[in-house]
Amino acid sequence: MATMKDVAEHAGVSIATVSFVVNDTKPVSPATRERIEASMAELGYRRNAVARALASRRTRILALAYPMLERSPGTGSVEFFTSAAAAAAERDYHLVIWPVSTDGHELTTLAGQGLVDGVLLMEVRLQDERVRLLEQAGMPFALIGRTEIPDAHPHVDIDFQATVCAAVDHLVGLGHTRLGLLLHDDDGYGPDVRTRTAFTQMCADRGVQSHLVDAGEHTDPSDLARSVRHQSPDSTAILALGELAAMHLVAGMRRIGLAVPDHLSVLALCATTAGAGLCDPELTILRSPGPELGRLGAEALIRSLEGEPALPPALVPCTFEPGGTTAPPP
Amino acid sequence: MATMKDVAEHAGVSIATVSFVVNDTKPVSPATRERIEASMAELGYRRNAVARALASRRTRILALAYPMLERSPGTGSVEFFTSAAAAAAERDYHLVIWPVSTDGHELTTLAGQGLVDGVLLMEVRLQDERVRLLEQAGMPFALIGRTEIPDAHPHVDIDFQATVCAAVDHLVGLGHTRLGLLLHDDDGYGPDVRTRTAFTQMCADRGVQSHLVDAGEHTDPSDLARSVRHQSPDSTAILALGELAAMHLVAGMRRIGLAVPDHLSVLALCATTAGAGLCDPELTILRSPGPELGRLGAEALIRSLEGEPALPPALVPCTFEPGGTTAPPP
DNA sequence: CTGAAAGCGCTTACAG
DNA sequence: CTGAAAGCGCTTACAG
Repeated sequence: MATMKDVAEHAGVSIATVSFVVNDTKPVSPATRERIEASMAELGYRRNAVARALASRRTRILALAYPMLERSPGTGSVEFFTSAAAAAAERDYHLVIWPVSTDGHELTTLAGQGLVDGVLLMEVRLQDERVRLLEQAGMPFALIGRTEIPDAHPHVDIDFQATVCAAVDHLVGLGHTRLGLLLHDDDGYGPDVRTRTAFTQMCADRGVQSHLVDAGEHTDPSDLARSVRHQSPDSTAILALGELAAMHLVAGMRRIGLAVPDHLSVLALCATTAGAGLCDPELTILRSPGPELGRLGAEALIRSLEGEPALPPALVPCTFEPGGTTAPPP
Repeated sequence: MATMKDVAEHAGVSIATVSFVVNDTKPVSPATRERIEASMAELGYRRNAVARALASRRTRILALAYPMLERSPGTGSVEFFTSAAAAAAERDYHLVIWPVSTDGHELTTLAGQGLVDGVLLMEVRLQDERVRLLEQAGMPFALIGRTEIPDAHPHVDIDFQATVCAAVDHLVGLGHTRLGLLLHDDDGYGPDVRTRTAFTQMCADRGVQSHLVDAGEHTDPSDLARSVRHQSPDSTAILALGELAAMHLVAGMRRIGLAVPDHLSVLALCATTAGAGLCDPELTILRSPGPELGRLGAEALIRSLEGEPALPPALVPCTFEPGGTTAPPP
């Protein structure tokens, strides 16, 4: 592998000058630049990212810390990964995905090694141990999601308020007056908490009845469906967070002999088009803004690394996509 | 951040000796080892992975090249990621996931930068451009999957022969004598080709009728179901590759007024338990050996990097898991 | 616009 | 068992 020294010798210049043209960091006369570029091409020079990182004290690598064991990445996460990686590449950064566990013990190990310049943290909880660890390690980071104290850190998140608003308005528009929200009983998970708050408030605003339904730990769809009917027999429509919960409910309803949307409308918040299509009938969803979040998250992190003025924290709403699981109430 | 030099001074030894205890690479007397360890603890020393990589010419980072844009990682891939990462960690390697496009143009850029010691390639095609690029770049790699010439590279793969065998035997055991295999018409994708070959052969062996069914480009489940019935009206059971195709078929059958498994049995090859549970009724599957493949793939790559004798290429079969989508023929 | 040189924080023969 | 020193391939003040 040709090094910068090889190129410098071949072109008859110093390695400093080669560095200047490789990184475009200082003006170089057209003539010598051309000579250097020719030498690089001839020798097949590729810059060594490790040496560069050591000398510049920046790796230009961003880590996306993904809690692999908990929630498995659906198609939504993939859109997110892809767009975050693309946004990073535009700024000459690499994005790698780190499979980490939720307690963040790998985070400290990895943060200490100097392998990455910054971390993008997903699936943030209201009180997140990993945030504390990263702060303590002095590692720059940005959040996809928010902690209890949103403005303490650069972040982007789904606009749950607007998302729930669109969902409730759709159902109210169909004539529903008694809505249920199906959630896991998890006080620490931001999306759950924010959806719940927005739901209760929106229903009050619109003058419709709201009911919180606990999804429990049902692995069998029928059990889930029965539990939902039992907890909230009056609701004519149920909102669920994510396509999985919604699909389980739809499957369970059918198994206990009730049809969706004839007996009950079901709507999935923060879902994906691909996921919706797997359901039968196709789910009515509010689509997650994965691509926007990925791009904005990467951008927020890079700006803080580059010392550029921070963007205001972005809240992006989900987009309504009609499907076959919502209809007027029976 | 404390450096090795700081530790050496603090402990009153040379940095070489510190390096020996950090890496456990040469014998050090208990007394000085203790002194050094105490200094490291007191100064909060963390080794700098970048400097180590430059000096040793090894980053101890493995990249899992995942073609993000094509197939989105399902729960099967997650198991795979997790176990590959764990296997790498046991050998003191890091595993990062690189989102790459299928043509592999990022691969060359990244391989040239010296950021990783080796690459784990997923979703390998029979003729894979990326394999050629990695060879050309002199980058060590292992394949999850196989090319046309399997033994040219270290690899692990699903044992499609054994998997199809188990599937066919299950269906034949239920009394089916006319089986269909639902596939996309993709000549280059290894799993498709190998499944097809194994299927045709197995059916001949067992003396049952086999039929290849083209999945086409149907986005609507009903269209897919109609197409399947039209292409192979006699088949009483259909094998599909992956849970998605199977779920679409099951949903489509219901929409056109035919029940699974009453009118048609459906079985998903290379699927996951989690995916199977989303279907209604729950899919009968042959579960992908994700964890084993991840572990074996990482191990194969590391062995080749360490110059250890290679393991024989491993073929791991899927595991049968009964569900509600297969039953005796009508 | 260009170069000489120090330095990034380690590893690794080599010598003792 | 331990140390002095070269070197990994770059970047970056500094000087000209």
